[in-house]
Amino acid sequence: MAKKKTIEADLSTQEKIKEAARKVFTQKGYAATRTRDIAEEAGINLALLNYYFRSKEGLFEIVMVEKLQQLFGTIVPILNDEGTTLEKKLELVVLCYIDMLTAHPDLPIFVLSEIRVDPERFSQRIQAGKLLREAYFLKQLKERRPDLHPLHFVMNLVGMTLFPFVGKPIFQAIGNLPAKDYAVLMEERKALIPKWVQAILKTK
Amino acid sequence: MAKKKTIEADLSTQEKIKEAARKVFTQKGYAATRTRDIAEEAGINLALLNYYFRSKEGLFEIVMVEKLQQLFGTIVPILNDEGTTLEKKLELVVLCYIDMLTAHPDLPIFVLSEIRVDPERFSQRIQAGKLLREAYFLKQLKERRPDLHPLHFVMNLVGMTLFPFVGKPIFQAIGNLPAKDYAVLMEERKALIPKWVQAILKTK
DNA sequence: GTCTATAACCTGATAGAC
DNA sequence: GTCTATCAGGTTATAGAC
Repeated sequence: MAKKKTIEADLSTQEKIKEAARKVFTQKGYAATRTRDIAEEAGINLALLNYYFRSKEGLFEIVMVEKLQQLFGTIVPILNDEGTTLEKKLELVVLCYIDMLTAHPDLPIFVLSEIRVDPERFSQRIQAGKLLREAYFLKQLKERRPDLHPLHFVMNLVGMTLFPFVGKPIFQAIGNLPAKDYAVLMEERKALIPKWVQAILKTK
Repeated sequence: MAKKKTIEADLSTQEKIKEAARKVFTQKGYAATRTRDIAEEAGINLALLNYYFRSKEGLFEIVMVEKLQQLFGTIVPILNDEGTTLEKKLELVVLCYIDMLTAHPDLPIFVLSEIRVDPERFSQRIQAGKLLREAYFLKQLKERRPDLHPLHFVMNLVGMTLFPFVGKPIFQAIGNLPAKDYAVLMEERKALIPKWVQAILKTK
């Protein structure tokens, strides 16, 4: 417990570097990150970073692919499951996201802000679009509420679930809450959001 | 109409630079922005930037203060108004935000990601926290639903309103929508979100 | 006020010893 | 595989002419 700040020592050097890169890139973003920061965080020399990974850009790509998978990969199978009800999907997605975001709070803002800085770079890689566009979930929404675009409900669900993490510093300041209490609110939302989304689905 | 890309020529040089800085900083973030980009966007020489504003950091501070004001300044008076009902406040906030965000879509992600990169830098300046913490709006929420932390409803309201702009590239990919159609959805949400939040307030 | 030229510094990447 | 030392290129900021 002496060093929580630096990377575990019992990993391969390559893995230490990748782990450090995950941490620094997601916290500061690509542009604000210096390869020296990553090397220091990994407890190794700067030259080693370029020995294992060709370049800063290359290392970033690897991390980014992981993060995109982390952010979208988990929910696609849930939303595409033809054997579950709409209600069940809501429960599962919220549960799954809140657990994941509690462990990795700045994952969404990292991904979203990198996309914003350089949209071209990821235009192809958001095939998550394709996967989700035909999701069974959307069919179920369309069936339940043919009068409104299903994207409205996706926005509501994702907004209510992700945004408290994206805006955490702001909300914490408004509520004047210590981190512990904030975590309690997130726990509460696991059960609340599905109910709220269902209430929204029923509004005329 | 010949040049929409560059800054209007009939502004003072100082204002041209500031306008260019607003545009480039908000789109690329502090770290990814080069002062050369701003100078070019402003149609002036790099040295002039340092003549009018001491440094990149200094220019950024000025822009950031403006943006914080733009993001929070508008809603604080609405939420603090003791003469309006909760329902009216919901309507006004949503209307106000969606109009503002339609004009400045990447305002929230800019502010949030800069805060994430360097939280210390803004810890003092988010006194918006103080202003909002005692907002009359929160009292009204607490009165309506004493069983739940008022922050839950703030998160829902803000999440449903802001997140569609923050996640625009993703949602657009999912829905395979051209920008025009996306704007239509945002228009629709002006009337929908207040109803939805009220439905949420009524869930037992 | 505005420009050109350049100083001073920082960052990514490599060469070469061990 | 890992390190130290250093290069090459780019970025901020300034000096000085006009």
